[in-house]
Amino acid sequence: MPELPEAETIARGLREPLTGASVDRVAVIHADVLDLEAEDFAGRLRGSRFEAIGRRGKNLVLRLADSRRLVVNLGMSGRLLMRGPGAGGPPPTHPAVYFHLQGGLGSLVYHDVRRFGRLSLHSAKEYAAWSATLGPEPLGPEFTAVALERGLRSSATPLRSWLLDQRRVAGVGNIYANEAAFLARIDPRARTNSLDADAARRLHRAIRRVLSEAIDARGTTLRDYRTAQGWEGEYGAKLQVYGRAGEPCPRCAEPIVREVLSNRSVFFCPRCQPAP
DNA sequence: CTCGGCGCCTGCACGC
DNA sequence: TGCGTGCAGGCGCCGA
Ligand SMILES: [Zn+2]
Repeated sequence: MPELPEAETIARGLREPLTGASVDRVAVIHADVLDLEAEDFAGRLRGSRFEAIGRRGKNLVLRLADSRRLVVNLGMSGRLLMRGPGAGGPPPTHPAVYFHLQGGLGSLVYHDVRRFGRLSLHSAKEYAAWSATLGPEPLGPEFTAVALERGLRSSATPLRSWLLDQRRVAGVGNIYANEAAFLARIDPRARTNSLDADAARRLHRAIRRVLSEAIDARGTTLRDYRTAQGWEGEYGAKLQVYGRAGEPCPRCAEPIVREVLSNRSVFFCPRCQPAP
């Protein structure tokens, strides 16, 4: 799923209905998405108030009033859905955890068909230590073209693999890694230490641009992703290469190529993104 | 330490 | 219609 733009969209959608709400009761349907035993997890959250909603990379971060954090990694198919008090419509098909809220505010549902997602409860200290293992926020001030160039030079891995490494930059996944490489006109298979300063500058701009525009479109729904209100994202229509094997390149009309790199699809235009 | 391969789990699209 | 295959946003573990 869910990469940075999807996590950001979900955080924005949860802020209004969830901030200040307290947990009345937690119902665990699938304990395999938790880092604790179901009863322990439920007990630790009972009565807790959600004080702030944010994200780190592609992870949702729900800060509790006692400064603990509930960190949600959505895996491939995770959703965080707000269900209003008189929630109409059909019940969710694959709920994994319900957080029923006090005061008739409805519930927050963690929904996950494949259950690759994980919910972790961190103390303030544990959260800081975990956050420190992640790279800079690509839309934040620490992520500069110079820092990116330095990072690229320090590794011999293919660019697409480098971008998926959350310790390098936090929040880029396979869709936006492929899109950013296309916008920057770099072969996603190129070893990062072969890229020059100009390529690093183009990549820096491309990453920021594609993530910002995807946030504006409320993310990309391939199949499972939904906003906190259950809506689909609109960025899929704007994808240039991801999922478009065989279609003409939007720049030069050459057919887009799909290859497999580290067991995952990579999409590129062989003319606009020539092999190094 | 770095890197790539693989399993985790379910549903869907496609070809025969 | 039914069945087999391939594919999907991520990530942690393992061995080279
Ligand atoms: Zn092209």
